[in-house]
Amino acid sequence: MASSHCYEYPRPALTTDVVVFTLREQHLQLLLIRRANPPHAGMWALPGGFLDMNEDLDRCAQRELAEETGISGVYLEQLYSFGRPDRDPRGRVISVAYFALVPEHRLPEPHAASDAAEVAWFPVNALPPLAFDHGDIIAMAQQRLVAKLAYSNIALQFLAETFTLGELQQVYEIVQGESLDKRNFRKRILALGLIEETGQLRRTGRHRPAREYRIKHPQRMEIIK
Amino acid sequence: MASSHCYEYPRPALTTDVVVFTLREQHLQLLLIRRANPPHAGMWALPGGFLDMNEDLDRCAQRELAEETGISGVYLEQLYSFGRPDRDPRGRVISVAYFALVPEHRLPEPHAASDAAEVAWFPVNALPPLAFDHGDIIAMAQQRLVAKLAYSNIALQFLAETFTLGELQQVYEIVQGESLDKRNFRKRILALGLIEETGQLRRTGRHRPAREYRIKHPQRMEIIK
DNA sequence: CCAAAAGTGTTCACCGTACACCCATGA
DNA sequence: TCATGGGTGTACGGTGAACACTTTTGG
Repeated sequence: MASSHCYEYPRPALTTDVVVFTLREQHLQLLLIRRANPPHAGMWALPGGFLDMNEDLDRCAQRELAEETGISGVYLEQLYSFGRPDRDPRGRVISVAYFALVPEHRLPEPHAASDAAEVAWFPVNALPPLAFDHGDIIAMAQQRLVAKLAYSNIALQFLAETFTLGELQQVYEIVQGESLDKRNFRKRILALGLIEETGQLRRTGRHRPAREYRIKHPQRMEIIK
Repeated sequence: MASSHCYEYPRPALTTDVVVFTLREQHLQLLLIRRANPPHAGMWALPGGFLDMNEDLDRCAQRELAEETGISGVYLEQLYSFGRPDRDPRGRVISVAYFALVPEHRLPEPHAASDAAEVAWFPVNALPPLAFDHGDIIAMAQQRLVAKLAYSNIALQFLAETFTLGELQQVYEIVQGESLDKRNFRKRILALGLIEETGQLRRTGRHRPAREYRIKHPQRMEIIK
């Protein structure tokens, strides 16, 4: 550990950047912001910004997310720190990357955002050219999301407080990019014992209504296996 | 994303800290350094130090590890970034934490280090009081190590280029803290097809010699499952 | 010949997977 | 009545876990 003259060292700038995932229109999508200023003016980039001197890293990511997109109170997890010396042409900038999962019903004014032509949702498989190393950050975030879906219950973060098994299955199918057997899926999910019926039915159109479920113990949104 | 006047923002100091694990004397141990200067003078802390302005984060962790402990060329992986505003009494310091795995045969002069009374190995279950939030960092590192042992082949990072199945089994037993069935272990490991016999035998004392193994494809030290 | 680690197979329980039909509803 | 998604059970194969004895060596 270095001695106490640490303040003599030159310091990098520090930002947080957030990969915000949601499920829209049957696709895994993420939120990007079009840069108004150089460098990379006009290109798309992740929401994020500089750390305030008195805020925690998590708090910074939360704040930037709220300021730039209006989203708050969602699942947020630190992903990785990116620090290639040449990743920002302005100089040395370290980015602590996060990813967030937003349920579709909590998206902020989706059409207004599109109209403004400054904030937009993109399917992960059809991204525009990206500023900085944000493509790398997104790739790692998607990889982590897919991995965690298999051994945790974060899938529920894409849904409202009550949901149907069909909705939950769709989350898995869209994120993993493959269709699943309905009977096996239901058996597996219910065997975990993490969710229970609310007793209500959900009318989803002109078809048979589906049972509503909720999380049994909202406090511990932990690892499944 | 913020505009180009980022240099007006105040900046935190940035360090890397490294949790160096090894297996010694049948225990999972890690390397600590006794702090000579305030804050926390006399307490034990992780090796680490400040980022140079032109080096990558990974490179910084490598360099600090080599400078402070003489260890190089070992497995090193970014763990998490710690940034609580009050984690360092000197001011705002963000630490990008790493963990390293060192095979016992590559430990640097173990007795000299102990003699110097400044660098020492401690069993993870018998740690001294720690400076800063290094206890939190270590806890997360150990958790990650145990998790990765189950779904990756990092266990091999604790061993030399050639090894016996008994040695490999010991790695799992020590890190996981439980004894394993020999037949099931060997069946499972060999079924992965990642290692092969060298054809040599290893004489380990006055007992039956064990077969030596090596990694089949050193290039891809990847995920098992 | 004795102590100590190396090496070897089989059985069983459980879990993930494959697979097809009826039900309830609104139009 | 029909189109659409909701809801259900069984059979099979593979995998992980339990379990004990023989082999080889040095002292």
